[in-house]
Amino acid sequence: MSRPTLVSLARELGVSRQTVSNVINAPHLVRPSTRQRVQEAIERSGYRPSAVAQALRRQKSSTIAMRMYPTSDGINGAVMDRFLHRVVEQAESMGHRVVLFTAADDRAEIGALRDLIDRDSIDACLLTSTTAGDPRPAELGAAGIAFGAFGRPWGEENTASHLWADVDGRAGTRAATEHLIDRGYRRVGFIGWPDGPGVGQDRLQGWADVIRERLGVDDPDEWLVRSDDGIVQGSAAATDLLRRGCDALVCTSDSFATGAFDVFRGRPDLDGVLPIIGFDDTPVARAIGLSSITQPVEAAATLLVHRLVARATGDDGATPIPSSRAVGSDGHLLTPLLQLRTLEAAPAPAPLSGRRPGAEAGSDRPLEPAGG
Amino acid sequence: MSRPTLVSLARELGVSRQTVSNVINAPHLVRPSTRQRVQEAIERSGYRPSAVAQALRRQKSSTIAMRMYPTSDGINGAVMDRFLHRVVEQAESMGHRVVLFTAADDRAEIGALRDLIDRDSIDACLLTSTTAGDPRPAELGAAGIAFGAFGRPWGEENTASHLWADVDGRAGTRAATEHLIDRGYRRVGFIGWPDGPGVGQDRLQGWADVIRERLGVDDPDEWLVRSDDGIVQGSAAATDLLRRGCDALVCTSDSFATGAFDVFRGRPDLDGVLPIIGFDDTPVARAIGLSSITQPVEAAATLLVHRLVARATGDDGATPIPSSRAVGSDGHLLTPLLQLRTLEAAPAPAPLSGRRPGAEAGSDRPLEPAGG
DNA sequence: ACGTTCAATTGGAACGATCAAAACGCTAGT
DNA sequence: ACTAGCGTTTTGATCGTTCCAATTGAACGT
Repeated sequence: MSRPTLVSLARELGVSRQTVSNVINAPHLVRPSTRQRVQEAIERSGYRPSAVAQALRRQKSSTIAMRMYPTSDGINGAVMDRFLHRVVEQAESMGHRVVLFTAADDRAEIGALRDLIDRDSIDACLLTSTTAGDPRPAELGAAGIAFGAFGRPWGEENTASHLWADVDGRAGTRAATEHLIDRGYRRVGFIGWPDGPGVGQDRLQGWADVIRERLGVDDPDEWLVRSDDGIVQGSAAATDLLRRGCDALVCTSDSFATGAFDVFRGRPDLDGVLPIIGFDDTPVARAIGLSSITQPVEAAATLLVHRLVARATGDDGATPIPSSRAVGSDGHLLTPLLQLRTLEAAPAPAPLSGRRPGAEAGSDRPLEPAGG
Repeated sequence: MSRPTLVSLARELGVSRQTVSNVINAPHLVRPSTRQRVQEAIERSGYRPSAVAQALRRQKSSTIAMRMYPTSDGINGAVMDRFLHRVVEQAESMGHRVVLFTAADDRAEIGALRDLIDRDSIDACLLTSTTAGDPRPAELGAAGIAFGAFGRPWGEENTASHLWADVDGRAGTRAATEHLIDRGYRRVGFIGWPDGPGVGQDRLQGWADVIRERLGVDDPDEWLVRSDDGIVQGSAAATDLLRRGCDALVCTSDSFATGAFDVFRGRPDLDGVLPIIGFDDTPVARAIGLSSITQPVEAAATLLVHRLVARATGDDGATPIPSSRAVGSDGHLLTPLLQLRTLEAAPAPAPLSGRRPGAEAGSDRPLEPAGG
């Protein structure tokens, strides 16, 4: 009544264990009649090869490891959640498992990974939240540990040789800003994180580019407020930017956008128009009907896991990649999507001269075109 | 250059592999001098026993499996995130790994678990999001799969024999409601989910209990609004309840509370007082300074994992459980915590006759006592 | 008829650990 | 001196699979 094994099956069928093994791993080596007989026995008995024994013999366990960060902020958390979920799905679809581990810092992470490699024979691991000067890629590379990174090698996009995928935040804010300008807004402000390299800078740049190119603004600082992340901070920043004459906002985060959203809603003089676009398409944004820039994290997960596993197994099938731009030797920049909610429902933009271009749009339901 | 093994180490030291093994697993069997010599070699070489080989030999892999749900809503997601994180931590601290898997439904989950047991020799698994009439406990029990559930066996709390832990939502809303009443509020409303057994009913009950006992309200429906979850819905419900004369609110979810928070904030006539208490202490709640009821999910994770692993390894050490109430044969109801934010800063409640008892409190900073 | 070739199948060894039992050297009891 | 007992160490078998080399048997050409 215990679990069938290769040997028990083989004995029962009067063949050798290797024949049973071959039916599974190299069917072409087995005579069709035998193959079928074995095949049936396998199905009837519900035999499944022991992944553990396979791992011992093959010296790899079809497992991918990933570090789990404490859910410091729920917003980043939601994104990582989506990522992780897709990683597990993709890995499963390729016959791999995902194990989690925690680590206090990057050094500890590398140590933990060494351990997982040595003890559990994991095949590869995924890095997330890469930073400028991140020590992990180099160390893992030196240690011969296969890995993929969700997050670009900041500052070394073109020279780094490891597998990575990241979201093109700059393209995201660029699209958002252009969208607003296309609708007639002429004073698009930006709420960003404190100065520093990385994600924040990347996202700000997209906005700054467009502001400069399309609106001819020389000094973007005029419509820029930087602050630590947070809803309350977003409200304050929005108030400030309104005072400076901004008529629309792009935000580095949904937290900011949520705070800004509040401010706009509280001001009847704006006719309920909410030209705000956040970042990350958080559940909160979805809930309150805020437009936001969605990171294609699922695409990133699919890409990374597929490549990692394919590389590990030698399966050289084509990676099912969505639209992405190649960078460096094995980098991929994925284009985010503009998730329009309140905004999309608004009618066509007013003429360029319009003072408050979106004034005709009130709710999140399509209205009859505002007759002139 | 390659990884040291028991044999390679033994050969190098001129002892048998079993001696090395004993130094690790049963040091008392080894002569001190030998033990030390081996010990040093182990440390010097950085030897770590292969978990894979151990798993094969011992027929268990020191691994716990857990299903990952799609992040349908980010709120529940945040809670599950916290839970998962602690599960991983606790498992690690006991030398166990956590593997994730996905499943379309409960049947698929059981199948996936069977597979993990057979192929990966996992020791146990964790169930979450249990429902009334959940088929999983019975099936897993019948299949002889060790498991613990985060979530009570609804309707069978006293008869179910499996290990479970859940949060006493009723106690949470009770505490919240009492807190508000203690501060002088006399018309405490409730925003709940649509009628139905389970979490929603449990949380509502705590409020209803107190309303009846302390305020002598016969028909709680008077101050109760039910709705699908959501921020917008929360606003609508709050508006409704304000109209009905409520002066404080307890909510089934932080989404509701967030929506209600908006309404209160928008009404200057309330003097900026925000007697609202949400549920789950979501990042959003933290961000906007909303009081909320915190589920001790970390405690639940610790308890479940500890018990599971201890049971599996025979380690009968005491489980480090925080305050919990025993239910049935192996159930645990954990008491949630009232996370006071805006409210806690308010001064002592006004006398019972006070119309708007919290009127003296404006911001989240302590104020000088409002002189009568 | 006989070596060659090839398809099909088989048995031995290995992966790296643990369990169980045997063997070893020593001391102590009779 | 012989053995029983004990502490220490070793050997053999096993977990379930895959790799590798060897074996079998039939078909083939010469």
